[in-house]
Amino acid sequence: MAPKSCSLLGSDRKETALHLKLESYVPLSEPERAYISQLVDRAEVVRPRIDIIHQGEQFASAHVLLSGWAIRHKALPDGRRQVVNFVIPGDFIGLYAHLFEIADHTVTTLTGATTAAVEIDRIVEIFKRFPRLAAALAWSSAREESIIAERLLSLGRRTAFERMAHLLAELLRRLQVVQLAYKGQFILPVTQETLADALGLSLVHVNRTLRRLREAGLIDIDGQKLMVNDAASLADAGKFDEMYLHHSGLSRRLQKKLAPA
Amino acid sequence: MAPKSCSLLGSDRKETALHLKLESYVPLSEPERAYISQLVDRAEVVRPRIDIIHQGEQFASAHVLLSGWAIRHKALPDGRRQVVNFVIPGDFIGLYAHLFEIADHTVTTLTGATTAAVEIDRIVEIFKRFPRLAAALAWSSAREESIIAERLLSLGRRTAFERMAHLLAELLRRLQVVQLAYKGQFILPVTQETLADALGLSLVHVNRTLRRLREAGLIDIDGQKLMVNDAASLADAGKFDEMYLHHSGLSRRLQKKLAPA
DNA sequence: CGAAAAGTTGATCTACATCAACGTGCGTGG
DNA sequence: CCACGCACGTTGATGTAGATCAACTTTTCG
Repeated sequence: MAPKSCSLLGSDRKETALHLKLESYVPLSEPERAYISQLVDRAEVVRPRIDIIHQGEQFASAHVLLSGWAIRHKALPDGRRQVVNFVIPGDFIGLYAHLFEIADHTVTTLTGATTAAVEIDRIVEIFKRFPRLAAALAWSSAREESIIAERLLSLGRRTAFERMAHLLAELLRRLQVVQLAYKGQFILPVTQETLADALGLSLVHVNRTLRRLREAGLIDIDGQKLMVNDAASLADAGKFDEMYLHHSGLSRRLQKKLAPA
Repeated sequence: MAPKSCSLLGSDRKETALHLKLESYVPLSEPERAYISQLVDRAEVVRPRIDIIHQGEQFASAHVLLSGWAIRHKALPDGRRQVVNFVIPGDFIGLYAHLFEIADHTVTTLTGATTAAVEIDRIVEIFKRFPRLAAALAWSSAREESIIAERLLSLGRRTAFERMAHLLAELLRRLQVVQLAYKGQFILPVTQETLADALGLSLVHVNRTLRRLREAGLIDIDGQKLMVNDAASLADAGKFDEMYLHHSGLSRRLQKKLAPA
């Protein structure tokens, strides 16, 4: 991988989280990289605790999260809440939901963030002009579903301890791909209440479970900084098998069909 | 089932579950209907308890379920199991997973079933030639995700009673769309153990929860026949709001772009 | 017709929820 | 600059939804 200048938009290789993430699936050609760069060109700044998409309402357009964290969550009429997934840089917001008249979930920023709107015409264009990129987009959606399905397994069949370990192992792995984790260390800008809503637990029990993980020597916490002492042990404790994240690359079936242009 | 011959494109309307399901989203033109009919032409018979896709293995091709029931499930190494979703006629199997080298879940038939293989070239062809059908396919995948996300809310935040009521209300609604429920009555070819694995409960508690639903007069059970006495009350008990099933049709954004050919 | 699968029910246990109280850091407004 | 409020974290005491264990009945099916 010799970084060259990228004609279309001048200057040198842009390594946004989206590039990094998609490249964990397919290697991108220069034109593909350039198209992604351009897609992501106009960033909007979003403050913390802002709803980007709101459950039950129509919404304007899909986004890519360029920096910061958000959560995708659903609420019951009486206020009980479930965090469906964490949205980290490189992830899409409401790409799918574009197909629906109204959103069935809310996406809220946890931190200050930057996003780029992705109009539907861009998506259509990608499917027409960049089949391999289209596959990467579809992969991204499919992976989102895989993550949710795995979370379902957590809530249904893992203990609180396992759930927490699994979630942290997953986040570590996802953050590594977009270079937001170093040596098992990352910033987790998530309150224990939000963790509770993600894991289907009570706030109090989340606190105790985190303590148990600390006491077991699996993690250390310093404010929002989380240190995973031994990724393998943590994965073990959470029965985490990263297979479902599908970082292993495009299936062979498709490789033939999508040989680089 | 009394389907008649389908001259490749001519003759009379075939009403397979897939047609019915996709039409709950977009009305289909004749060429679109015909293409779907042809897609689904060569049916394979599958016996009960057969794995169509197996977790951790490669698999040959995607399928549409034409008749019968299946489950999509994941297992932990120690055997704990989570049913991610029920697969009913008109649903796709492994459409997405095509993008991955290996499957992260298993799909197993519950009953005798018929399926039709869908080669990837067909999908590509649809995206090229039938944009509205392509949108319907994408919708179908997006809806699958919505269903799983809603199930996540169930496991995380609904009580056992609510979960069961919600699941039954959902199944009723989905079966109605493909005309497999009449007046709140449908066949539920699912053991209590499988229900337990779908709802994250124990077998015993599922049994008791079903009893409570019966005692509350919400349902009646006779073998595999399930009768919902009052869909509204059941929905209420399960905090079921069918919005997430997105039967309400294509979003306006897309309607403009995909005006019938 | 016999055996296995599926369903039912009671007794007991426990993982996690709920309730309650207190500590701690920090942003803001007086 | 302090203090007050508030969001967030921590910990103990107690309650409970649902798990587990065990036994039995009914249905299904080879």
